[in-house]
Amino acid sequence: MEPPEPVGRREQNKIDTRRAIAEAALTLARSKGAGSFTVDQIAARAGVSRRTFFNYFHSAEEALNVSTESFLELAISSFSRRPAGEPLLDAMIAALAATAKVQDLAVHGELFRMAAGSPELLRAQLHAWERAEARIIEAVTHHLQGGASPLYVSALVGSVLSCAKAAMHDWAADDPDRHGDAGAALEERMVLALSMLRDGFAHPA
Amino acid sequence: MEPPEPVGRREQNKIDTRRAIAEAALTLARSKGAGSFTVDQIAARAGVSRRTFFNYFHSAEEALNVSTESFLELAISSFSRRPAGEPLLDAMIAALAATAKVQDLAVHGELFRMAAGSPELLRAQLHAWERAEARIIEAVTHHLQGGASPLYVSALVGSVLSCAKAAMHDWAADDPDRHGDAGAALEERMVLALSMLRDGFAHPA
DNA sequence: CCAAAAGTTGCACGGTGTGCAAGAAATATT
DNA sequence: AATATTTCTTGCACACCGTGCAACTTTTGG
Repeated sequence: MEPPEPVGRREQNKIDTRRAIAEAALTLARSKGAGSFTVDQIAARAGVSRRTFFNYFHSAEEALNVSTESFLELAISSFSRRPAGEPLLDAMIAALAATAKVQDLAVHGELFRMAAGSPELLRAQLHAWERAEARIIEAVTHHLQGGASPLYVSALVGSVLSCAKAAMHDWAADDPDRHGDAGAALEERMVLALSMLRDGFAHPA
Repeated sequence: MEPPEPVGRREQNKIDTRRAIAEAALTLARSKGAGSFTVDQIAARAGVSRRTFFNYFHSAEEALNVSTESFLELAISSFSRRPAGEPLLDAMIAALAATAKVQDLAVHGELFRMAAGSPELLRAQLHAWERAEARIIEAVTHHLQGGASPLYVSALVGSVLSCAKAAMHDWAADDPDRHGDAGAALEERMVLALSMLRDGFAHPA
């Protein structure tokens, strides 16, 4: 089940450095606030030169968004593993719900809340979602094999992601220190929002 | 019908400079490409000091997005003027369709296409949409007077805007030099996308 | 053990964004 | 009309950003 996966020292070092930088960025964001620290500080805390930081990320905000990025990454790969015949919306709902369970969600809530006070961070997050959207559109287009117009696909995918975003927003707005299972709470909201979408937002329940 | 609206020289000058800067930015973007010019160049072309530029905009990209911003501005005010009883989706469809007619659309298509090649510009655009979304959510919440959950409202508004964005995207992707009425072409797509949303994306027509 | 490949680092350089204080222009006051 | 006041512009200084480049160190593979 687990092939050796011969990860050389090269690769491992890169992974470690990347982690270290991301972690340093997050720590700093927690202690000093979202936009209130410099790349040099991140680099220093990660035990790496300023120049090396820029070999890994284009900006401080990008380093903060590693979590977001990996969440979306997971959602995409989860979606692409759905059976072929399944209705689109069902597949997407299932994929997002599954992803919500797996991830370490506390960080996402934090980031969402931080973004409210930091335009740069917000922009970076929006960008991450946008890139994910593009990839999903591509996946869906491929999945449907020309059976739908580009407009249909991009409107659909955009709407689904908007619902997911709304769910996370709503979820993150609740008490930061969560009672019980955060995954369940988020998943519930995702399913709820996507059900609303499915019936065309007919009733404002 | 047209009250004098005594606009002092102060205000008028500010409006003019703002226009001049935005125009200069757009001209430069057209000739040199989206991310390939500096603030100093914009300022020079607008006949203004570098420092003054930053009194009006936070970045070159923000100056480019004046059009986008005003489009959304118009859509919002158009929406807020809809009759109170009207179903939400109808009101939004009407507002967006009306806005699509009025605006000078060529520029929007241009900007959409430019954003594809300039991460910074794209981020700025996404940010503009996001701010508009927040305002619309507020307006809708107010409009419904507590009759709907926050999740419902933000999922709905997000989805509607995603459809509008998808419509513009699809529209902008067509021949840059448009045959006939651009407004009609865009409006048609908006209505189409929003109809798909209304029936829950049931058929991938 | 050595040579090629890949990664890190310092340096330099042009660009960004903002606080500040001095000056110029528009507006208000007498 | 002359002056006082508010508002906007501008230059300057400064810290920070992002990247090309060349030297250096580590990993890898023969």
